[in-house]
Amino acid sequence: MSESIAAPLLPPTASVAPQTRDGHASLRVARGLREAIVAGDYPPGSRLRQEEIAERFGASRVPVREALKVLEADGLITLVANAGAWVSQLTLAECEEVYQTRERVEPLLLRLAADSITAETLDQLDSLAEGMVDNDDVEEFLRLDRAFHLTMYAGARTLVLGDLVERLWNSTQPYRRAYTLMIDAHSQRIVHDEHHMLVTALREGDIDSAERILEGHIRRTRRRLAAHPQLFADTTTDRPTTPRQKGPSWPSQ
Amino acid sequence: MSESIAAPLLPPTASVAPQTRDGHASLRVARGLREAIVAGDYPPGSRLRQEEIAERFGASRVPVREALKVLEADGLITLVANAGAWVSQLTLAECEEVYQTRERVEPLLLRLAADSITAETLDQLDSLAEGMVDNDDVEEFLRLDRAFHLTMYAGARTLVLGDLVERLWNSTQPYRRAYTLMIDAHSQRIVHDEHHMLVTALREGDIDSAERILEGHIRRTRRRLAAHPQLFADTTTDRPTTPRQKGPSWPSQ
DNA sequence: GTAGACGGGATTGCATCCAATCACAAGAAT
DNA sequence: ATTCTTGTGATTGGATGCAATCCCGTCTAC
Repeated sequence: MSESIAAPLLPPTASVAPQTRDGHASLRVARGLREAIVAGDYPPGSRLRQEEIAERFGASRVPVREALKVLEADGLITLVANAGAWVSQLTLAECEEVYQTRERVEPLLLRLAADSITAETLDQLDSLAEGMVDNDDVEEFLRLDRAFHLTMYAGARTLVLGDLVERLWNSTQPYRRAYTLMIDAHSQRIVHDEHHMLVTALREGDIDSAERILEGHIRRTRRRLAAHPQLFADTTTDRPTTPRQKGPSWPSQ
Repeated sequence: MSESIAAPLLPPTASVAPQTRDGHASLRVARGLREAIVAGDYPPGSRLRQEEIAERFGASRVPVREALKVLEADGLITLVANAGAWVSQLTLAECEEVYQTRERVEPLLLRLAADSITAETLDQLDSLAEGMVDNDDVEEFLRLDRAFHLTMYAGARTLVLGDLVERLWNSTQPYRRAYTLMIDAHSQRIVHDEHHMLVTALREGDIDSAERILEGHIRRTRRRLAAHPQLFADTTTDRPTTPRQKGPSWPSQ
């Protein structure tokens, strides 16, 4: 998570190489496992076994456990003592909470980044937005959407806010993916218009407008998600195991 | 961090007991070390040695290292590979970033908690605020201030927002402490008035007002902190070591 | 007196091993 | 059929040990 937010367009990622003992095994595991979860390799509810992860990244279980602690703090996974680790499942209410938080903090991050947004950045944002029009490849759509937002924020020199926003994006990625699969052309067009309005406001240097447009953009996305409650974990279902199992008792939070 | 935000008034804390292998050693270490740092036992810039911490909490270095990873995600400490762990030092700009983030998210948390604020809670808030008047015990003042805010939010059933706010409070606690040492009666009175206005707005059920008052309260505190730049780490100083040492090269972020 | 180089001892990163604990499948009871 | 019980094998939590690495006191040069 401490890698720069400035590189939203990640390479195909073969950070799976163990080989040299570089003193960064747990960082490598955390980064690779985070990417795998965000990419959908491990869907919400799936169990993560330390031994399997250790083998996948060529490390022992000790750095894997450290990585799991980090991913738990990210909100990506849920650890239960003496039981195991599961990819976090969000209820609709929890997902809305994350989006409400995004509505508040992303405009601030945009403001902090505004000074560093150049004409080149704005052109780049335009082309990212254009690439999302009539795009029926879900993964590509998601990648462009994420790149659009993170590119706007890339110039902000922040200590915690950039990482926070990236964590909020990561933890809701599976639900954005599921929703994108069923998105209609009309909604897609609205997203595009909002992105374009955002770039226009930034081009005019109207930060206050940009903040409000971004806030509304996130809020409307939240509302559309809320219209599809079937995408989310049932509040009555035991957690954190996968829905098809009875599962262990979930520690009363 | 996953303990309930509802208990801001922590007991003197003797969670230092090892004894039984309960499968929660790393949680115990993380909690205890967090409290120690927030309490000021380890001031910003001080180095944390794994062996010493392990001995203090009666554990081996493995759970200590897991706890350090968690505290790094909290923003409380800074880890450098193959070098060690240091209590985070904030520059003024970084502290202002945290406060700006608080200005955005705490009003939201208050809104989410509003429904659960009872008349009893309001009376409790009043007495906490009253206890801060003419209080010249710095630690007691800090404790009451923290308790006031966290008590307001205690009823919110959140997944991430409550923990986020607590992290933001924790990471800036040393600077609040340093500032409180030099606070004048006038500023103290302003804080008290703002707290009282907040309770009044909540009593009237005017959440929008309460949000704005809270936002302004945090912003004014940020401005007062910014008037005392000498409390913060110098941007030119090498980090993360203590100011009095030359220190290792700080990894270019 | 200040800045830089150096080497030894302290400290970290990680793999391996063992005990404690729980997940989970099969069977019993209602 | 559904819920509860039970045993075991798989899995986790943690301690120890060793190699790699860096912190830091000391020495040297200017």
